[in-house]
Amino acid sequence: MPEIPKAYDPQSVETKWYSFWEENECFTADPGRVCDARQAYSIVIPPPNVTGVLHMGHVLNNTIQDILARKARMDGKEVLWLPGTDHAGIATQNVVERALRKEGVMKHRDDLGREKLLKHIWEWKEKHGGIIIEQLKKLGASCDWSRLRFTMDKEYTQCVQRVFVDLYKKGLIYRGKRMVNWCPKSLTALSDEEVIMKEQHSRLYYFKVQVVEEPDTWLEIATTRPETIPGDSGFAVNPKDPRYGQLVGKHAIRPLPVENQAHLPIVADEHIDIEFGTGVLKVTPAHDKADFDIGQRHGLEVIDVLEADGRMNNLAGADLAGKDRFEARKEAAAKLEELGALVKVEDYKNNVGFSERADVPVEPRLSEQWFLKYPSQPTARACVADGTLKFHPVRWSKTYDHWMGELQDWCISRQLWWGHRIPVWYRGEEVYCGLETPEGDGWKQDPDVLDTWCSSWLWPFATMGWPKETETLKKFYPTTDLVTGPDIIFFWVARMIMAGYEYRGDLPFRNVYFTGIIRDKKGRKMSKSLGNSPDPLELIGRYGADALRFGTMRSAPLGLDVLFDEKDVELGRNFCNKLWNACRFREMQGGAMEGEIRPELLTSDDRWILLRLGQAITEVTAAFEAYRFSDATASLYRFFWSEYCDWYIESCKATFFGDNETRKANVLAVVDFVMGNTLRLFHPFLPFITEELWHGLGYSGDMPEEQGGKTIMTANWPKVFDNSFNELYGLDDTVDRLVAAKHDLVTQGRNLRAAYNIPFSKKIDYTYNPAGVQDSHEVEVLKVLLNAESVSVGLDVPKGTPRVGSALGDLYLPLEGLIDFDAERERLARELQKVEKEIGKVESKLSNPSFAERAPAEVLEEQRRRLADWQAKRGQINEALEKLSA
RNA sequence: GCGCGCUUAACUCAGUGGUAGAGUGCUACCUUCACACGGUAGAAGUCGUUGGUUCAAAUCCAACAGUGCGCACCA
Repeated sequence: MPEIPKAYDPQSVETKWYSFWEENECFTADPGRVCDARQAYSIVIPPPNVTGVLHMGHVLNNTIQDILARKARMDGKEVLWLPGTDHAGIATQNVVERALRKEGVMKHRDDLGREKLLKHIWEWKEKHGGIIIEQLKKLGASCDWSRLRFTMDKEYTQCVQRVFVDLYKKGLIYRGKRMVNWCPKSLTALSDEEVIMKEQHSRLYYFKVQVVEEPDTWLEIATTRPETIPGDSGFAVNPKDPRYGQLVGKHAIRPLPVENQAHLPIVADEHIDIEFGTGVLKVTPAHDKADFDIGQRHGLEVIDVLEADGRMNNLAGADLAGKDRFEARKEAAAKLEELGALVKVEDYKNNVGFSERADVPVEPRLSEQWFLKYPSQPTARACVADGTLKFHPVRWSKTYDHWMGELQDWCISRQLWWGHRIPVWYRGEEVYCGLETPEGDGWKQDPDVLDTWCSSWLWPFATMGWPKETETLKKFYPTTDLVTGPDIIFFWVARMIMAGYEYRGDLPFRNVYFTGIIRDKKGRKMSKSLGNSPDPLELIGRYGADALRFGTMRSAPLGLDVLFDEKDVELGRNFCNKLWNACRFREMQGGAMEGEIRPELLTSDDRWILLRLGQAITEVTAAFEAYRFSDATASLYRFFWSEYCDWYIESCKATFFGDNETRKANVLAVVDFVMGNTLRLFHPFLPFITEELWHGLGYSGDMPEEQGGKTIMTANWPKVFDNSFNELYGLDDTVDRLVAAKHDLVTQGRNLRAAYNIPFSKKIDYTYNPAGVQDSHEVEVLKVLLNAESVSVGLDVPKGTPRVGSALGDLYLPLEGLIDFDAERERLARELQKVEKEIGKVESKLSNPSFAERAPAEVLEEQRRRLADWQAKRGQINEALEKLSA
């Protein structure tokens, strides 16, 4: 017996084959090989954060991409899976700044200055930037690593600048003083997409202000932010509000700051909701977007009372100056109370925008920023609506369309140092936008950098050598599939589509597969603080990469979130082990590999497993076309475990342990044919173990070099069987029915054993009465499947011997005079009950006249046949019961 | 408020009009010569609720309930 370990050990196998693939350049894409017969297939990786580490989201996402890439190679395509990393502006700068503070290198970035901090970040990137790439390799990712890109590579940076200059010249990028979302923690502007609305338990403060012209009249106002009162520059009411109409044009006294109780105009504005609060709004143009607009309409002053970091400034008055905005809120309320202006305070639920990254409330803030008017919006919107670019699942198209319909200009400048610096220089009133530093003295470059997404939206073509018309770009753009999460549909996907049309005149990808979000088994999002996020590398260490991949894909249905449970990975490992052992069993039988199958020697089980293989090929291929990966794994699992291992291998033992050498050779040929195809079907999901077994079983031996000879990666994807194949091997429904009847009989026979408490280890004798003429081999198979000492053919059994039956024949379990008549009667009575119930159901259906009248003929026929089957069964049971009591 | 999902066995999910399924878990038995990361057998579901369409509904339609997500937002 060959020395094959009983359990599959993934570690050494995975290392060995990954090196082999890399050394043999199996992942390298060559545009020169692309032609009509060998079409291009391409994916660009959603670039992970360069300082990041692999998490379960990456595992899901990249496993899917790898599966697609490997399947495409087996389909004979020239595959480019283009990898890279993202500089992730805020996140990376935060990480490095925190580390530098911890090391005592600096307290604040100003201590170092721009150049020195950037040097540190680059050092950090050089040191840690490769980690996630190495981790992807552990997962088995078949990226073309020779094309690894980074969003801050020199060439990539030039692309970003070129696009900026172009859009600036087209008038689509402009600079302006606007209300933006300001993050007081990161000290930068954010785009609307980076603000997350969260429901808060706040307070609604009611306070009153005195009308200057009518000192007896007080207006009551409700606000959630009393600390901004010093920034108020007016009061607004709805012009249709009868309560306040006569006050419009008059003034009221702003209570805070106490040292500057200004008289503010009362204005009328349609925007005011009569129903809400008291119907009077305090207008704070510097700290609220809607208020800013009202202020603009009525010429109200803009009074900024906040510092960039969220502390109050001197304009807020002596009582509040220097205090943080939340502390100032309490302080302002206290002041109002002191003044006797506070009427009441109510608990109040409202939504507040939070910075996605820093998780603090954003501050609407007036500042000078760069904005982008999206290009190619109509085409980008239409291509998804008309299905030129397909979303999977399709329902995301609606979300996309909705967002594309209400595009707001994109705030693209960030007050950070890590990123692409805005290619604009100033000298006095002069502004220069260009790729190179302008000639002459005194130019100062804009200090801001661009939003990271403002570089990654160029990813699909900027990674392929654009703006040069490279061969790669010509052959691999547009890409075929994009795999990403729906959480970045606006951030990234939508913007790439617009950039694609604007700069390539074509869509960037033909299909977008949206993964679900990985959650823990309780349905909670994975997060560091919850500690519910497993380390994929540790899982790979314990179970193997194939196990992790298979387990993840099996539990990730299209369009639904994935509830991750380590049990799934365990299941993956068990599956690999089963595969390993099935091949080990094959090895133990010896014999030549890949012999020709002789149709005339096929057993019914051989034909059946070929049929089931054909079915599996059909199902898995169809699942791929529909991007239904969990369906594919389910089909593979069922076919391999429940059909091939549970039934076929077991039935083969009748041949392998027998002495018909000719038949044995033929069964081995069938086994090799089935396993050769099975390994190929499994390869995209389980790249490592399939490669190991492909070589171990010698299947690579007589394949052409480029079609599986060197590696299973390039073996042909199994073809769905055609008619001539089915005819040659006699694969038709009768085989399926016969073997189903066999399995049914065997299950019932085993059940008899269990019903009479006979342990499986005890060999017993069955008597079999076939329903027609059958190959004697079938009896041998029954013997093996029933784990019987013997199966004798005939009818010679004592009265009352327990019997079961199927279309194949009847099976008796003689109990050597120890028949327990009562037990058998009870068992049959239970059976009878079940059968009667089914008969009742079918009869009531058939006896319904409108059913007979309106149901299609084949349905009617089927029900009649079912009734006959059940009735026959009832007859048999009754007969047996009669014999028992006779 | 608007939009999009989801609700089927204890759990995770398949199931687009005609016999309710899988995996895990559970129960019992079994270290049998590929595999205990295994085998055999078994128990387990008024398919969220109500109504409608139909000979026939888990499946189609409507309403409701629960749950999750996205967008918008009244200070």
